[in-house]
Amino acid sequence: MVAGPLPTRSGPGKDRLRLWIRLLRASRTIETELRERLKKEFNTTLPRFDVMAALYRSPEGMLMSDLSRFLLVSNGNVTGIVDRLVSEGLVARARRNGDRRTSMVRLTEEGSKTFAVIAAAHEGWIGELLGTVSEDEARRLTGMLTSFRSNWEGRE
Amino acid sequence: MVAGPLPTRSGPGKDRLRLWIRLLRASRTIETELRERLKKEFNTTLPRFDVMAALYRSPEGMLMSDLSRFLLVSNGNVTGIVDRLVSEGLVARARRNGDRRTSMVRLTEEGSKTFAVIAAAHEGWIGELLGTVSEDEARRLTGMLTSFRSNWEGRE
DNA sequence: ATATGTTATTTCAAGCTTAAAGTTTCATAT
DNA sequence: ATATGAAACTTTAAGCTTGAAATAACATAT
Repeated sequence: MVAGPLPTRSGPGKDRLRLWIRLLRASRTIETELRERLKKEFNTTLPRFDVMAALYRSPEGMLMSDLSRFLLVSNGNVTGIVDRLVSEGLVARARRNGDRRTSMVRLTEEGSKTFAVIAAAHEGWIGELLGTVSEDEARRLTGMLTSFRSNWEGRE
Repeated sequence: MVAGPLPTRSGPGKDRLRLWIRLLRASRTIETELRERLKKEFNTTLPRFDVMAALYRSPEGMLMSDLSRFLLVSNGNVTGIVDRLVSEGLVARARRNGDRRTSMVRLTEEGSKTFAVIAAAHEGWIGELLGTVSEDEARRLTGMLTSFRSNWEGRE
């Protein structure tokens, strides 16, 4: 789903529109490839990988709302993905003493081991898929996107 | 769904991994905003907008497989979205004389008018959302992403 | 203590998405 | 003409995604 209207027209907003379309097509292309490999090699999905990646960074655990905010997806969405990870034994919900509305979500021992393996492959894939971008260019691109991001956060 | 594992680690693939995470976060952020506005202002969705945008570029119509290839999504996916657009009167399937397996999909008169209005708003939104990226920077970023894209297409 | 509002999470309905299987039509070789 | 395979599309099952409604627990003001 990456069309963008009238990319060949000219006008004031032309360059930004074109940038948006490229951005979207690039990320969709890579995402599709990653999804296929995760499925084929590890029988998992991109959303599950993303949740595990977030939890791997926080051994102490994360609240559902932390996950949702960090991953830029809705609350209800995270519930379903975590449910499936729990049923696979990769993630656990731990009730907290203080606030009984919340629960700390964290990787299980098995989840942590499993993720480490997948993450190593994932990093290799990214290196391969973005191989045509030089490391230097990657840094410059990242810089531009980062400044966009921080400006964005300032406004919203 | 935009985590990315261990973005703070260092190593050979570090810069490309970081780039990928930024790319994904940027496109998800913009996508979310566009989706909300399309829903609120025009009561439509991003996938429907994308299909209409593709058809708007081809007044003669497109095959389902053209749409699917152009939008980088699966065949079955397009079927459902076009079904809904047809039921809304914005798109029509026209049986062809030659090949009875295929049908040309095109915007109806109403679909074309409707899209023109939405597309104008959409272009304004992009200009606003990417407002912090200068036109010059936008061109450079686009160039880098384009070269990635064409290299990619060479391999797959 | 009780009411009122807020926060964290889940549930729900609708729609999007994919991969795989199924259908129909076309193309080609015998 | 008939079989065999390929192509275009749809259907299906499972999972992802959102926004909105529902639930439960907490916080605050009376």
